[in-house]
Amino acid sequence: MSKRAPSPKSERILDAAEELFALHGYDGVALRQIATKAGVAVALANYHFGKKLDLFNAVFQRRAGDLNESRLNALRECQQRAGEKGPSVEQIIEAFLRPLEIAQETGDDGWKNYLALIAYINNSPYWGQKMMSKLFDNLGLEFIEALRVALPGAKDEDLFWCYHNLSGALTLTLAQTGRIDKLSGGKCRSSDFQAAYDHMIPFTTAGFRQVCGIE
Amino acid sequence: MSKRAPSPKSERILDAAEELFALHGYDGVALRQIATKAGVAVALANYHFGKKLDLFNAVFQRRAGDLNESRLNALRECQQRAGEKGPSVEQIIEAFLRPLEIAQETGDDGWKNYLALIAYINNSPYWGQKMMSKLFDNLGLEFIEALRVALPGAKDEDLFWCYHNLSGALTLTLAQTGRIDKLSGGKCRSSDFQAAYDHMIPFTTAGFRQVCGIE
DNA sequence: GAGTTTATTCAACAAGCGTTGAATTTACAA
DNA sequence: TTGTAAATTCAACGCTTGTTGAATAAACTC
Repeated sequence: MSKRAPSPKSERILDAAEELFALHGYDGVALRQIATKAGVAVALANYHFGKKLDLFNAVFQRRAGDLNESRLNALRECQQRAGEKGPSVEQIIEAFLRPLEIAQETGDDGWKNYLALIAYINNSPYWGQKMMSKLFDNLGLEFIEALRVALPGAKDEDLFWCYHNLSGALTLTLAQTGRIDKLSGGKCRSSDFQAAYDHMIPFTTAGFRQVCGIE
Repeated sequence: MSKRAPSPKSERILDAAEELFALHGYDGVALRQIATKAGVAVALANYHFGKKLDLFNAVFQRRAGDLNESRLNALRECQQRAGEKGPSVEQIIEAFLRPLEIAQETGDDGWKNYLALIAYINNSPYWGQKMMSKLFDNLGLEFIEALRVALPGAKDEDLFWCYHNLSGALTLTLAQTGRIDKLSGGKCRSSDFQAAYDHMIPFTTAGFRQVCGIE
């Protein structure tokens, strides 16, 4: 019954799985690859996490709470700062995106790999509904509510489609495909999250204002 | 040496592969599933297309030419219509997106599945660079050049990041994940490409103008 | 209609897969 | 230090995978 610190090896398994799942997807990774990368025996993944699908879920869950919390906190803080008029569109989107820069700030690749995995799941017709909705829809709806306040008179349909566009731009950024590096001839880098958000925030803010703003 | 009409069965294999690859990704689909869905023997896929990876490429290539051509034609036409001043940002983005509505107009699911597959590839760190760049970077650069004319004085870096945001919004739309259906409580439908583009065009146009416009 | 090429199926292979139970090592308690 | 439970490895299982060569069917040529 004694609470023992979890073995570091189980964390190494999660790290390896996170990286490989993000790169090749669920079916593109064998448990043996994960075990090899983590430096453990194959059976250990089963011992700690159960079936392969359970391991996939464990990787997904590990950082989900922290991520949701930090984004929600950012929203609450900017709402508090804004007072009774409520924050502007730009401030809301800033709160939506900036917490994701932890992936850059922390330095290690753990968060980067995790966010790439989120992008993989979010863009997948198979996993998208199944996994993302339960955990991220509440967050999305809260932000949409805040945006509705900032854009009085906006139609529901317009708000959702704008959120969809924001979500898509974000997803491709998180996926870290490196395509923009080649396309731009090195002028832009997929790994530069800060530059991505510095452009994404005014871009999407203008989009919301155009589509949902009252003339 | 006689040119013979390709067997309809090889087309059925491509159709089945297209649908399954789009839904589960390359590694998530077994050749036996494809063969079963196409109603043929397993070995027939190898006979017609070679290895599994060759089949994947064949699916990718089948419609790529038509897709590129129709989008490039749309750009040329709108440039011709606009005269020497060149088309507006909105007209360029319209030419970039509207040809994709063929997926809706043609009615059958072939194009829809193909575009979902494009979304899967484009969002994948593994496949993205490998497959998309060779075939779609030229198209992207042509549109960016047109946008540069419509946005005089815009910085290269800004243009590429805006294109990235447009590309992300488009990718998530093509992926057809169904998340917006649930999130919006049925007010929006992933399958409604026309509604998606009706919102995406003004949204991204405003984004380009905001980020790349001269004040 | 015999002969030849193309299309398709059948049967089987070697390799890799996820998973499991037993054996072994490690960590902790008394 | 002995005993016990957790952590880890080992060895193996049944199954599925992509791929292939031989066998059969269909289509076409002359």
